[in-house]
Amino acid sequence: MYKSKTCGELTARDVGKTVTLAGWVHRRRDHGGLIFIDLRDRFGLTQVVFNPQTAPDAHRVGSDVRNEYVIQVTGVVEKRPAGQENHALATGEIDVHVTAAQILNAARVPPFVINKNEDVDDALRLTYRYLDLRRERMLKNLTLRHRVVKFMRDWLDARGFIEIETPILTKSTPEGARDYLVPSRVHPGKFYALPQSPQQFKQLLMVAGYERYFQIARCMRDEDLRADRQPEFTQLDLEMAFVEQDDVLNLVEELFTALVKQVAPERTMQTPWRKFTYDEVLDKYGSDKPDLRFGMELTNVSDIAANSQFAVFKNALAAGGQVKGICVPGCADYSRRETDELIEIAKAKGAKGAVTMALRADGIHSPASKHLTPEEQNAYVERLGGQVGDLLLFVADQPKVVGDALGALRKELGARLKLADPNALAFAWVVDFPMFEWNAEEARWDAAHHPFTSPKPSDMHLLDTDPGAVRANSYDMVCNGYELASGSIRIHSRELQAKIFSLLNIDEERQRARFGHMLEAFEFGAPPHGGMAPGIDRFVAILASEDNIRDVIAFPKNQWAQDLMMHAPSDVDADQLQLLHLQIVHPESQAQYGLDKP
RNA sequence: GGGGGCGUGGUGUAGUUGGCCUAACACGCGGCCCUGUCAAGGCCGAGACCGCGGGUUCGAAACCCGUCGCUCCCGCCA
Repeated sequence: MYKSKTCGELTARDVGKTVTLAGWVHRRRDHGGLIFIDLRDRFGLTQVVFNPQTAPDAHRVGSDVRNEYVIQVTGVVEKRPAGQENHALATGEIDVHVTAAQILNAARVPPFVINKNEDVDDALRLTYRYLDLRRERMLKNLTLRHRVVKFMRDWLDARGFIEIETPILTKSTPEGARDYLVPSRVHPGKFYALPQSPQQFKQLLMVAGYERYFQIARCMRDEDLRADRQPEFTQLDLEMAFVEQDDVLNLVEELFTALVKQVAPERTMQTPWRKFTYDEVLDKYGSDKPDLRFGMELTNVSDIAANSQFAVFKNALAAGGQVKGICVPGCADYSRRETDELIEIAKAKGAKGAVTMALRADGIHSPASKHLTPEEQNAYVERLGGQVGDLLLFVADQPKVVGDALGALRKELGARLKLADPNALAFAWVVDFPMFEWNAEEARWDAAHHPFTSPKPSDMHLLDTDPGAVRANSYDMVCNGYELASGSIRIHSRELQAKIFSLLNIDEERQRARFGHMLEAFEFGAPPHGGMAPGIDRFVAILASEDNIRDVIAFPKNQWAQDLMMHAPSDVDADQLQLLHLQIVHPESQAQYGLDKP
């Protein structure tokens, strides 16, 4: 070993000991005589002192080193002179008086500052990720991530779950997200796919009788990136047999409640978690993953507007629509430009506009005032609980448009006005999702969650008559405006599964080709089962107060799915392609082959 | 595929109603001084044709057009 102690463990109890430390030069303070170096390793910082009088050779080494040099020092732990302690440092009571030192490796001047947590261009951070990872921020985040995963493993293990790995090379399922494909060398023209999730495998493990399975599972989806979406990400994938919806929910709620108490005890959390139906959250928040750290709920005023002479409201209601509003605290003095901006947000979500009502000390100011009676205006104010100083926003349209528009405004204004307590974790369940969504483009029903989700028994009779009204045994876990997990109770009957496939427009032949193994498995004694899959990257990002999941992933991709450090994706040799029976047709030359651009 | 934001020494920013910019500040970097600092201090110094290309103008970091890169969002994410 190059070291006898780490840089994070020496205290006053170690005074007098001779120790050897090794690490990186975090910071160097050269007094001409004495040199102080904060030596860094993963475990902390220790101040080492070079004295030219007592150890001239070592002092010469101390003079030569620069930031980020890797050095090894041997010396004696001494108590710092009274008043010279550094209370910001765990090892601040002592320092190590160096008797011998050597440079293990020199370092170029780094492209950005390692010893400070200052914002650096993301592309530069990703290009030199191994340097970025040296910084305290990333070390903290990855350590937190480790603790989260460790807790999950231990907690589930203690409850009889076992962790089982499932294949990374598997089969393409064209439903859902785009697959990452891997060409087969042995089978010309055939491809594996990387898993979008271990969904089918975990269900088959239930058929196999494992009853309680989990996996820290990597999932890959070839879709465009966002701050909370990477092409590969990690889920706590879990599945249980002989359970109903509440069994899964209770278990996961217990797990996360205990987890937060353990790894982030300073965060506040409301327990038990709130529970909404899908219809309720859309009605109240205009989103299926609302940030519940603040109110500003969507309030229906259709009944008041029913008697209105205001054409915007009247026409929307006549067309079967609704009128809803939100009360934005303290924004009555918004300028025309600011309210126009808000109206643009509503328009971007398909609304024709938004009606503003500013509640100022001298009365109500609204572009719609001349169309509204004072009684009507007062009724709106009262319904929304508006106070002087508030700004009311109304949208009149079909329910989906109203929800989308006001939901977007609520989200934007919540962020702008900093309404959310950054220390709070507002967990909630959303249940009773619809089973199907109408795909207008393809003129068919799509699975809202996935095709293995079971319908609610109470809605089973609607499958043939009104698929759009069927609710599923599926549920989401949301937190602070993020969807943290989805899950469902699965289908375990062959007949029902085949029926759902058919409703999803998958004919019998394709059922056999794509999902024959699932249907067959259900013929061999499949138990009732269900589960869910919380996203670990998103959860850790929330705990770490990071806006982008990149900051809780060691080696993430940039927005164009590139690894700027490894330079992936990259060209491959012609031989490699030949071996895989592949030929590349670049987009610019597709036209000459008579192919459409993708 | 579409929309917004950003791009100025190694890093982070200022400058952006065209002229005082021969581009400022902090950190970092190099040298010298300095024996208790810990964001050490003091002095000196190097380092940027302002992402790139074109244009407007007597004059462009700034305005216009194009382009590239990064980023956020919409679409997409069973």
